[in-house]
Amino acid sequence: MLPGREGKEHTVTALISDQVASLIEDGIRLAQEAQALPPFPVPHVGVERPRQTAHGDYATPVCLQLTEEARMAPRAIATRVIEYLPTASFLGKVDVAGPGYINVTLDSSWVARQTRAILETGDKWGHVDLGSGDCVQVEFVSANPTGPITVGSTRNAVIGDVLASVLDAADFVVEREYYVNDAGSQVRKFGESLYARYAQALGEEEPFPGDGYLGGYVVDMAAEFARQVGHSYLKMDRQEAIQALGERGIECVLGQARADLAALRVSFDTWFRERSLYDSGLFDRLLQKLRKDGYVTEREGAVWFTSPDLEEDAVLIRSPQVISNPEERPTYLASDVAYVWNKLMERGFDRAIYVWGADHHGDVPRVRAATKALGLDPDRVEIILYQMVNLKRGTEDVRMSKRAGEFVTLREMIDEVGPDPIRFLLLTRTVDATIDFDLDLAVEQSEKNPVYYVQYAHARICSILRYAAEQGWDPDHEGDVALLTHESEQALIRKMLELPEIVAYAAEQRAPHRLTFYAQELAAQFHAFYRDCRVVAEEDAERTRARLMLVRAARTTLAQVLGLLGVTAPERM
RNA sequence: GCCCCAGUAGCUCAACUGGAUAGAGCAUCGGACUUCUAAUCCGAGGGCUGCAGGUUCAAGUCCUGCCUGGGGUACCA
Repeated sequence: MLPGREGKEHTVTALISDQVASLIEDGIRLAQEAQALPPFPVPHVGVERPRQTAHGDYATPVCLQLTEEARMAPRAIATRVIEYLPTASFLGKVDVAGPGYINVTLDSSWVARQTRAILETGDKWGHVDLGSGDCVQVEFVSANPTGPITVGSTRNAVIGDVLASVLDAADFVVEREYYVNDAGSQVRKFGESLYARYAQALGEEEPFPGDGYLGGYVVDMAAEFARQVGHSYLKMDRQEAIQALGERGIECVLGQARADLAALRVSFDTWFRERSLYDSGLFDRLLQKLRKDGYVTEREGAVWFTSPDLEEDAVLIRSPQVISNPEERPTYLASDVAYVWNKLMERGFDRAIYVWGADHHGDVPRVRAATKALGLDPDRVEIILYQMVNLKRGTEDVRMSKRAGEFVTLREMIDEVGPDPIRFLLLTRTVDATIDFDLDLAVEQSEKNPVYYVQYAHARICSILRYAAEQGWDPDHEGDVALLTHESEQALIRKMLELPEIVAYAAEQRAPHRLTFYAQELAAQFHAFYRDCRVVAEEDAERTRARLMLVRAARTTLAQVLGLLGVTAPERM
């Protein structure tokens, strides 16, 4: 069942960037009412964060776009807008700059006060009201249940998990789902491979299938089964034994996957069985519906899906070979048709997000066309394609082939590297870029490894707070945040104030990698503060208390980002 | 052949979806620890954003065509 929407707490305020934008829209409107500007429709005001600090905290080029409608020079428009700009507590300096930008600087005493606001918001800090409680399912990993989770799926796991966390922080109701492909022919091959290894383990002459799974894990698993049940599968009907062993193997693989993913700090709300789409009769019902609506053609005994949205030929949905063998199932598009209906109609998600490796990109138009053919809005289906991971040791490639059984598993990576570097490093690229993951670098605790840079900042914060407590300061004592006027204090708070916008952007653009970049910037800003500002100072109790508040707020912010990333925030390093 | 992704500093990558002088880290060179963690900080050099056109006030970003690398090309998912 879907989690209730009403359970979601709304504890967040509007983004500052949105407030700035709406103030400027008001300014344009008021200037028009006072006839300082000619009438024209008030445009959408895009607010950006300037690259250079000299340009303030926010800027908008909106006046550059208005020259034609206003028949005025951009700088002149900007001057009028500023003249009629309403005031707001956070507003500091507002001025015209460059060719006609409006630059906005936050009021520094307001900025200082946000330190307290951040502390009061606590573990809700950074959360934004974007999803309005819409229900979204993120389906990810969904690796074939025929072998251990490998590196490619690891990137999938990290992207899906962090995206889900970010969406949750952005006020969506999120469900994490793992789709178990237990209905395809790969599963049968897996059963055949297990059967052969099982028989071999019991000393029988049993040929290994030509296209079977060669990995050593199949041998180990089969040997384990042989230990558990002896000869019982050999006494069964061969086909039944293959199927039973396949199912037993899947359970075994899934148990391992669950454990390995848990070690990566990834867990799922639902493990959905592909087979259930057929067992429930859903697929057959939908096939009838598609046929009735004219999306199905048949030739040479095969069933094809066809749609005007598909530029290519029709897509095979069920083949004659499949029909002649009841153990086989229709093609994967068939499953996709039933699955998307299950998600959007039977379970009622507002949106279904799929996280797929880029090698599946060819399926995107088909799934969208099928969604549309079912009468569903294809925009409710979103497919995130991520590029491949090249595993390296130093400069050397680690070559892999799953079928040949040569690969580095998630478990091996976790044992060697640990979940923190895996999660962080796999999120230091956009999903569109291939990643070289260097196992040697990942374990290296040096300045080349950004995960430790960020964690070190957190440990340093904790160290300061420990030291303060040792010196007799009450770490929870209130201070006068108005004293936080130093350039580095201000810069740190302003960086902390970016968090909600980063979360909003990462959620909206499905860009979880933004968080790792932000985490590094935040850590850098803290280190700069540490360099410039002594926190614990006997001779200046007021300032010490104010700075301790700032340090606590920085810890909150850093811990929030690391929490979203699923990376630990160590107290010591 | 066709489809998708990428091409930005020596290297690995960002760039808030069309805005100001394209930014970080690493590497290189030069500095900073009797001081709350030097896994840190400061400074310097480093660019025709693959090439050629186009769109407009404005292009790394959009359009067209090439070049290079990776992936896919449908009964494995």
